[in-house]
Amino acid sequence: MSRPVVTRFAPSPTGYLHIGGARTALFNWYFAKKMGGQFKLRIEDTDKARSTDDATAAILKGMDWLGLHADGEIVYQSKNVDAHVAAANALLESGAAYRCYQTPEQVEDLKAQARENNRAFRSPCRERTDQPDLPFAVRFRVPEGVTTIKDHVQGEVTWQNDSFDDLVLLRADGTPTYMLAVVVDDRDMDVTHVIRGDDHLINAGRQTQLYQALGWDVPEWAHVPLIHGPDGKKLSKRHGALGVDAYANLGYLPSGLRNYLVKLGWSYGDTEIFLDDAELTQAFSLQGITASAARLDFDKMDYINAQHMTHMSDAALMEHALPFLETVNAGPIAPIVQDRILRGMPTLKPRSKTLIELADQARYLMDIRPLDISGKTAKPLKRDGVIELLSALTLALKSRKDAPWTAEALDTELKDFAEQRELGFGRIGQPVRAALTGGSPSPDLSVVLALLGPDETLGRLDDAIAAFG
RNA sequence: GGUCCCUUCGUCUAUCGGUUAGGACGCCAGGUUUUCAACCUGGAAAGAGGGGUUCGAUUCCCCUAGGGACUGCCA
Repeated sequence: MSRPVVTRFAPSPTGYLHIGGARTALFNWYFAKKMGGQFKLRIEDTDKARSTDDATAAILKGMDWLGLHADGEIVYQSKNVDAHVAAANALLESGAAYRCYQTPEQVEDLKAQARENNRAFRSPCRERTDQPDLPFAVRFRVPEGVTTIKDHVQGEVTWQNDSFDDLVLLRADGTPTYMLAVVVDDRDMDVTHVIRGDDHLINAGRQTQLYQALGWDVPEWAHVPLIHGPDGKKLSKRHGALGVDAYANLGYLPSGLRNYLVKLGWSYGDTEIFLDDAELTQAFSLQGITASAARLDFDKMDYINAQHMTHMSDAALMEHALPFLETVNAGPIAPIVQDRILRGMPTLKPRSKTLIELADQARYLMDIRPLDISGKTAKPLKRDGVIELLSALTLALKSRKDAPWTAEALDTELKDFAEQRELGFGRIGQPVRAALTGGSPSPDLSVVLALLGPDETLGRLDDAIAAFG
């Protein structure tokens, strides 16, 4: 019986959770869920100089927003130093590692020489048997031969071992390096599948040698390509290498971003949209991951997000949208207005790809009387005879104020009004729209009337008549 | 420089030796139309280049070109 699947996401806390890291985490998460296994989180904080608590908090917050919850305790690499040192000592004992007394300056020279000759670095201390009372680093003794890994994305990859430097396992100050620490920690955490960026592909070779020297089972590998910016270049802050919090602020839904991100570099036939996360989980596989790098495409991200918005319940969407609505409204939103927006969701949804756009589309529902109607918007109200028409319409609407104020009934009302006067609907529709929305985008007129309700509608109409009469 | 990875429409991708090379976003045209969208219909658009292997290559192999990663007592 094989062990239960355990995957892990192992960021170093030197910044926020960026979009590429988020996708890697997503792959780990979906795979673990698909396999009925566990998804663990490890903070690689062994670089004391660059690691910060703020960064750890930002990463955790980002994952939480995305809906990626780790199983079990969060592992902090720095707390596992004893195990790292023990592994290094075991390696020293077995002869798989050695004490290197070269100073960093000497090493630098030797590496330059080695590179000149296209050879890997080997310390002169490799064969040394004495143990002088000098500072030393523990180095791995790269074995002879070749190293081959089987990668779920990249296939079989083989290196000549003499292309690998003898790398440091324990620094002169006794602290472990990354290469040792990952191997020990992954083993401690029972990680079965290492799914990470393909910038680690070569490290998989090095780590395989370490696993073998330690006599441990080598985990399964899956090295996923990095994401590029829309221009094909490496991601930079200018074009997309933002933290997931930035995407949250841009008005993307967590489920929308998840759907887009997982579809970037992973495919499942022709299926693009996964509204149901359970379905996505079921479909996910390592085999579906593409070997080539993918570019970020904000148009498609918008499209997928729009799909998720349309299919989300009005109430849930309202919750996500509230902060954005408050921004547009420049303050808290009155309950009666919130109710308008909630009822208006079905018409707001198809008009927006992000929550920012949605809030913008709801502007006409939040406006406070009297509306500011000027410039191009005011034009239809200035035409001859329009105010008389508007007055007549307002009167007609007032007389049926207590009849059902529904879009259907109002639509008939409006159409009849235009027909009786033998007017094209545009003649009456344009000024009414201007009076009711102040030029903000809005759905069908009858819907606008219905959402605004009789009091607000009649009030705005009266305002316009007063202003332009 | 060395080692390794990658290369199908503008973009994300399907194809696992035989297809009119399919889908999606975007784009263009038309429809709908009371603003803005949405929606419907149609369209343009791809196998980096060169060699092989094969009856037959987008698919397998090699070379070249381009892109990327690594080459730290960072992770």
